[in-house]
Amino acid sequence: MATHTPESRKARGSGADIIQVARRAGVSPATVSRVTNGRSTVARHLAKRVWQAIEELGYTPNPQARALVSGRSRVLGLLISEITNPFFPELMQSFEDVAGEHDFEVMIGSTNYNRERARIFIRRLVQRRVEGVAVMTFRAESHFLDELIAENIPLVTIDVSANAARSLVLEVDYAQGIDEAVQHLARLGHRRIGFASGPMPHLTNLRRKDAFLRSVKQIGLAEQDAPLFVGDHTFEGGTQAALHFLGLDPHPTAIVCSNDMMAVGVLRVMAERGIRVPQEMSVIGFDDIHLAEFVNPPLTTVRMSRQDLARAAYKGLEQLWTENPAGTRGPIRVATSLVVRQSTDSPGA
Amino acid sequence: MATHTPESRKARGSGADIIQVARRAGVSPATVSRVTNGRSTVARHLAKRVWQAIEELGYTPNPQARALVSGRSRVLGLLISEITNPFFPELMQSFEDVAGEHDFEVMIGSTNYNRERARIFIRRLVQRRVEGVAVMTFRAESHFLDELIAENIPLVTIDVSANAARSLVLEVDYAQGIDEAVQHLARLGHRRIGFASGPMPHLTNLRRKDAFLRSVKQIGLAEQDAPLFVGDHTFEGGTQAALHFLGLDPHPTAIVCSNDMMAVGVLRVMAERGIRVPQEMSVIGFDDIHLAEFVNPPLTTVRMSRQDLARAAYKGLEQLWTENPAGTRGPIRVATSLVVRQSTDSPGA
DNA sequence: AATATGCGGGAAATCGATTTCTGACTTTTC
DNA sequence: GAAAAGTCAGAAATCGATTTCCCGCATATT
Repeated sequence: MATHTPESRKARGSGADIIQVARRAGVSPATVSRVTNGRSTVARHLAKRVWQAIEELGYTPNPQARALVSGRSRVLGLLISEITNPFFPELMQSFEDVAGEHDFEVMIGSTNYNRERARIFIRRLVQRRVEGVAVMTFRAESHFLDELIAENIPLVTIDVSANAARSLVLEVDYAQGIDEAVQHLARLGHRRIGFASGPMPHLTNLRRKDAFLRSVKQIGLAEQDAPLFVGDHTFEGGTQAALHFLGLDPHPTAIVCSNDMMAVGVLRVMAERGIRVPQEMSVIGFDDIHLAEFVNPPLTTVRMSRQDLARAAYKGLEQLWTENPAGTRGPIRVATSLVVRQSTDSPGA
Repeated sequence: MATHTPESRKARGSGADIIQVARRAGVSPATVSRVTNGRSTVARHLAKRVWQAIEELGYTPNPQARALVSGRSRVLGLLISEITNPFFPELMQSFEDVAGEHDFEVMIGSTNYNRERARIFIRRLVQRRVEGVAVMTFRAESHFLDELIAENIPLVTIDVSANAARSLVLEVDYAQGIDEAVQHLARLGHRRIGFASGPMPHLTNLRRKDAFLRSVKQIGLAEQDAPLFVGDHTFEGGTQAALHFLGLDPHPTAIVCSNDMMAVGVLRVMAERGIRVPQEMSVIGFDDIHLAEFVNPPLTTVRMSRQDLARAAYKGLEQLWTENPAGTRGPIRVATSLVVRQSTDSPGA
């Protein structure tokens, strides 16, 4: 319950307003506005005087006033699952960069898989009048979004549709990267490959798993040579998966994981058991988080570019704004691709 | 250069304004404002009618209008060094949580040690009229901040003073945690302890190093038994430090690092050389990033609580707002403490 | 040459709140 | 019981932009 002193209002620095600029340039405020927004044309010599006055006074338009009259806050929302998964901070930064290029600010909220946190954050988004929200949570809990939908706020999601008029789904091409991963393993000579999946209600995990199954079939593996384990996308989930696969007889010579954190868990178990990676066991992750480079050995993984994802999300919002009715509302695709590091090699190398 | 359709303005959902609320409650807008802000007293039965109208219409005050007239944007800035260091996302979330409790939004920018990025971000902060900025960069480049200082925006920094009227320094008590770390090692029997420092122009690293030197002196180590290496706070810096210390004869039996990323680099070198941690080499980090739990072995490290730091930063801004002239402008301290995991043991255990 | 058209720029309305001013009414005070 | 003081709520000013409306002047049209 902080309260400011009333003086704080006028204590601000240079803060020139549009009227002062207009006076200095010898024009009306309307003309200054026309110049800064470049909508309507203004005579050369007047525009020049206006720019000069702006320069001299260090004027920047008050965004609150601007937002008030235009009805556009120039603020976007970004919803992520958990800040401790390094994938998200990187995505966050990319999204802020794209948004910033277009003069938007971003409100960021991480749900931490906590319903109440999400609710509170979404309430804040609505109150701040955001112009659009990128829901980057890989989770199907669209009832989270009901309040946003009710307010008719444009919504971009991953994999799973928000089922609302002003919304749009980004389609991540998991198959592409996972195909590369499986073929990479096949080329190295692996004939028994485990897949450590994330939790199944997530549509994204279903997609990743299906892509894996299709790939192994394509290289001619029998079903029992491509065992699955369903974990929970965390480090611990990875350790459980590793223990499960090691318990099989014969056990797989390679493990593909549904995300990097699980892969790191797998690496840990191997290290504890004295099983050398990649000589005795190959491991592949998914996401290419920063950490993937720093574990031992550096992780071969499927990269989903955060820049691409962030740009795609922004582009999606743009499409929703222009509301292109007949428009090119084609799906927006995000590519994935394999990054080979040192956690994969031929079995028994 | 996105442009919206003009329709987007009225396309918004329920959006009731204060006049509609006033009408419905049969009072004037001024009274509604008085009720929502609770400044002045309003007769019981009127207030009740107002709240009911607010409820029924789903009214939330337009923050832009509110900001415009009050001169307060209710937005704060948070400047961090690099988003890929997991310490910062966690700090970020904590700061957003504290800010959110007080109805502030947070604009986040990471410099990535890039002057131009920082400049652009700070420009955005000024343009958005933030009411205060937390500079959590551990870096002494205060000329970054000149624009903020010129605008007289309240500033909270870590370790290094911004040298401005409306600013305040958080003092992290490095000595406390590092003392614990060194004494922990001494108790385990280590008599030769290396310190891998971060780059020296950073005041924070100077502080950490000094704390280390004081601690080892206190447990009675000679100078040559507490060798230093100056790296750069990254994974690679850690690998360099490790190689340096291993090259000494005799080499230290324990390495204390100025941050966790360096410690992870040290662990990597040990793993590659087949030197077992903690049996043959003890390693201690600093920060307690999320990752510290997941490396092999889990890292003993000095924890600086992000919650504490975030709360301290917010509290600092609060102090600057109230501008307590004679006030309790005492330093705001942030504690550190040792978290013992599995990367430390007796030498030769 | 007379009228129609276009265009640039100023005056004023507007966005949605907060806050100051003011007047009606109630409560205290001597 | 009359004057002074205190409450409470409405009317109106205000914040700082954008945008609509309109007028005057220059150019195009017949």
